[in-house]
Amino acid sequence: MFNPVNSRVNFPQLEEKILDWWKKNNIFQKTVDARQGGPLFVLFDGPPTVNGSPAIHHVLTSAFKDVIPRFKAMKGYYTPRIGGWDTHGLPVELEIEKQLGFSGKAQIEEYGIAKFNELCRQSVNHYMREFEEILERSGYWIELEHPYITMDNSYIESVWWAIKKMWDKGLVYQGYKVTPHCPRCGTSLSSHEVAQGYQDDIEDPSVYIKFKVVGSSIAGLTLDKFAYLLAWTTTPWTLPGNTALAVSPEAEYVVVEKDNECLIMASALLVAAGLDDCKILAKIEGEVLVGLRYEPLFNPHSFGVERQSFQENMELQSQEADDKLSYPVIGGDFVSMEEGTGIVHMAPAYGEVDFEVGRDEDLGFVHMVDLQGNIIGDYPFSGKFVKDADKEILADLKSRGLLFRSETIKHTYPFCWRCEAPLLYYAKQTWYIRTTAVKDALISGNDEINWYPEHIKYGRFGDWLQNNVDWAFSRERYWGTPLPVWHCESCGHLDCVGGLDDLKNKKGFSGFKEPLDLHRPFVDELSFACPQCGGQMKRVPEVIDAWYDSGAMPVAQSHYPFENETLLEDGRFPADYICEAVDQTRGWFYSLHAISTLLFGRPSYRNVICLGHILDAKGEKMSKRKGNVVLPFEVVKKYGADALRWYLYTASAPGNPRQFDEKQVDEVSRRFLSTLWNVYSFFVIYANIDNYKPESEIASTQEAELDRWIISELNQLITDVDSALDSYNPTDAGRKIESFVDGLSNWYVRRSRRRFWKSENDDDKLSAYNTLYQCLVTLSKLMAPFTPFVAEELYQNLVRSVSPDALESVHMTDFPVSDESRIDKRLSEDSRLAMEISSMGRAVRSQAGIKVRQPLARMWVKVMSEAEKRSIQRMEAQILEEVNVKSLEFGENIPQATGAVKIMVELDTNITAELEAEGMAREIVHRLQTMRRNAGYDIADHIIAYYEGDAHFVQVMSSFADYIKQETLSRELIDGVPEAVDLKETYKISGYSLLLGVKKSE
RNA sequence: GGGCCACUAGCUCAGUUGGUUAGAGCACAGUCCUGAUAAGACUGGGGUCUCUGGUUCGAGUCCAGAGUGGCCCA
Repeated sequence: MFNPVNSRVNFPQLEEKILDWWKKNNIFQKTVDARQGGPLFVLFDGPPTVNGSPAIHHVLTSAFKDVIPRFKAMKGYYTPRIGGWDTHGLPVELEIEKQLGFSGKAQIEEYGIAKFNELCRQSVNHYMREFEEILERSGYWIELEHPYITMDNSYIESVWWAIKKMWDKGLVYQGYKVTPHCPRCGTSLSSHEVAQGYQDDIEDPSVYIKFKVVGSSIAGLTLDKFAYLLAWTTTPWTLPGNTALAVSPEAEYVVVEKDNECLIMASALLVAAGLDDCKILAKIEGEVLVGLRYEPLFNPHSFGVERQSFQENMELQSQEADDKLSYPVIGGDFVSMEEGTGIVHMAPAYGEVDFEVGRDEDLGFVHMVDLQGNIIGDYPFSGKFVKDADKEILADLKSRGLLFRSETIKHTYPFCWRCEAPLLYYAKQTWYIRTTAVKDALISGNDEINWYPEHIKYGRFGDWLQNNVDWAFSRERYWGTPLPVWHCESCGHLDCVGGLDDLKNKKGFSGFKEPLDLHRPFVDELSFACPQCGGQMKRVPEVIDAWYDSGAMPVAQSHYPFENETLLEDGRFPADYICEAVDQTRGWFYSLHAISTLLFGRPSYRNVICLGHILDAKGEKMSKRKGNVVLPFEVVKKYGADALRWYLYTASAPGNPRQFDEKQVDEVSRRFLSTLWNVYSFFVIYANIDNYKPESEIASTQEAELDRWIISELNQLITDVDSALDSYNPTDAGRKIESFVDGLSNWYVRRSRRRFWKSENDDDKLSAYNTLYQCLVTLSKLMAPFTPFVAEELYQNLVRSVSPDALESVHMTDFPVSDESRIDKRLSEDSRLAMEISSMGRAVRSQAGIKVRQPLARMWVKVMSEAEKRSIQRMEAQILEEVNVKSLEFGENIPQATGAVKIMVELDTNITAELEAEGMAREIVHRLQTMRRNAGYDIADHIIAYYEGDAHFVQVMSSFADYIKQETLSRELIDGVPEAVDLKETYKISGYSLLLGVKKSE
């Protein structure tokens, strides 16, 4: 006996039950262990940053991460899967700052780094538990009891080892980088934060500045007056940092005369600058201006500020004082002819483009602003905040006749989203990893990776690699892996530490404090003796980019090389499979690829599914601010994890962005899971009535055509699903399963219903049971990687409840193997044709207004070929039943078929008295069946049926007595309805009236 | 400003190497069927396949450009 199945199933409840059972019986571990010795299949689990509650996209990625290893496990692969948590980084810090009401680093340091970092630790621990809960509940099988955690000492030690390896290869260096900097918070902001803080209509200065040309000729044109290059800026405070002017080489420039001076600017912008009425002395190409030199507005050496020059490795070196200093005019394709003068003021310390150009063109580098945004040196305006210095700088220039025009402009400008201070683009010293040294290896390594969808490979990811720049990987923050670089306070010697023993063995090491914590501020207290001068080595203040943490997981999750020394040889590296959303091309996909290429010279993963983002139902990005965030727990509680997973797999291609609407999840549940469940419950109800035993075998020759058809479809399905999953395409696999289930329910079961319903237990019935049983058991296995809960439920009841020796869980079974000899393409085609003909027959009935219950004498079919005719003849029995006609004829002379180019169907709509009576009998059966159900009888209960009515009915009742009795499980049909029946009902059918009564028979 | 992706029915999506009249599910209306089915069948309404050019005997499909949306970078 199978356990009885309720056709009204509550999926979420069912899942909770199975979840408990899995946990209690340690099923996940067993499915992994059972495959020990099989070929290894490695998933690297990209660690989510646990800086907030899990969202629906975390379920999306985990669903796609989960399905592949589950499939591989069933294919015999050994698939241990370690989960991980990304615990460091600015997002975590920001969460705590918000809690504490802080607005910057000064407050954190005042509060105490130790206490602050402790709060960060507590916060990620809290969110980690939330993540565990939702991932487990959604059926994601991953080792979460011993996950890798980026803040663990052992993890940090491996990261240190990885940095030290690069250090030893000369790949780590210090250089400058321009970042959006908040002068009040004293920190750089990420681009994401900057994007949040743009404000429109900000009033700023709009000034035209004169830069005096050195020499008295331009392109052969001799000048008898002073000449000035006219440049435009909205940030006067950057002018003391100016070290070059840029022009567009292809554009036309003019020399004009104004107030007995020569001014140079782009001709296209003369009108905007108000110089269109001046006399034009010469027209020249921008190219000609390149190489010209001009006097600095403020010679840094006169104001106690350093002038530096770019060195290789992006280092800077001080330059000697020069009171005859001049700066060059350079050419650049970034020079705009839309605004300004066509001559762009360059301050390499204060702009990203300026900085890059400065490096490439070997410009001077003058930095005259400190981290608080105050001007340093001995300028008249030193000590002022930059925005306040603007006016004084302009006044100074005006007094020297160098200010041509001064106005204001309204434009968009970024502000700090927390404290609303204007952001400054500002060059800061940063630690770099020289990824450009392995650029070729990064690109060729990518050739070996399979990307799904494919366009990412040489599109977004490939482009990113082509444009590779060195990785700025240090952060001046607190909660992160400390950069393992120590420097000597006396002589400046630098040393990188590659592990705890490395540190312990340093001469003069100050010793660890217990309990060991490798975070700031504790790690900052560790010191040792300088091997060069004997001075004290202290750690530099930076922590590292959290992307480095997660990118180092292939080694750090195993505490390599301190443990698991064989990691690189034993098949655990590289990974066979990773899966994340598309934003990770510049994130984890890159950091993983870069680190393994830098360390080992090869990629760390072979196959990637790159998912699109989840948007809300209207196609808008989900954000807390908009309040359109979908909480995964609520969806799972309402519809179940299987329904959600199935929706995620099948609704759209994995790489596409998807609009999430929970109505779609509901639809999946009703349309697909419920349909499957109903087939299953149908099977169990009848199998129990007939005491069906799955082990009873029957030779395939005795199978009905219908059985051979669905078995053929089933084997085709196995082939399709296997190959789709093998090529990392769960979406196609799922859609195939969907259409199979549709056919199973709406053709196989519908057509087979009477075979299960009939009272004798013959071979045909047994064959039907065997067939449906095989379909359901196979489906449970095919679906196990996708919908692990409902698959388990089916398997437990269909297999385990009758054969307790069977494997404990569906997830331990082998993935079905297709028996290709059972695939019958001909039969499949013929059946499809039968469905089509039946459908056309029903359409004709519908047009003629004759219901299906009314039998008809004949149908005619006009076919296009002999082959079609044979196919239909083969399927005749099924078509006759489905259309409810007595015979099928092939006719050339179908009344409406003249000139038709496809199959035509016509019906003989003449209803004879016999046919009418037979229809009436079916009508009565239908009413009695409905009454049985309303009376609450069990399907197998026998009844006594009573009737009273017009003579026509009495006649039908007696002519079709056997048929009616058999269909309604009536022991007797009795004329006359007594008082004591369970249910009675009056009907009017085709104008005749009838009273029916039913009573249970003991 | 640059790159990638998408755009097909009210909604969610199919649509193979270019080939008859562009499909499915949901939703809507009507009819029917039903002792597995909160299901199903049939019919109907609903489409300038985002737009404009081009290649071709033939374009939803290939090419170019534009538009809208999403993502990434600047």
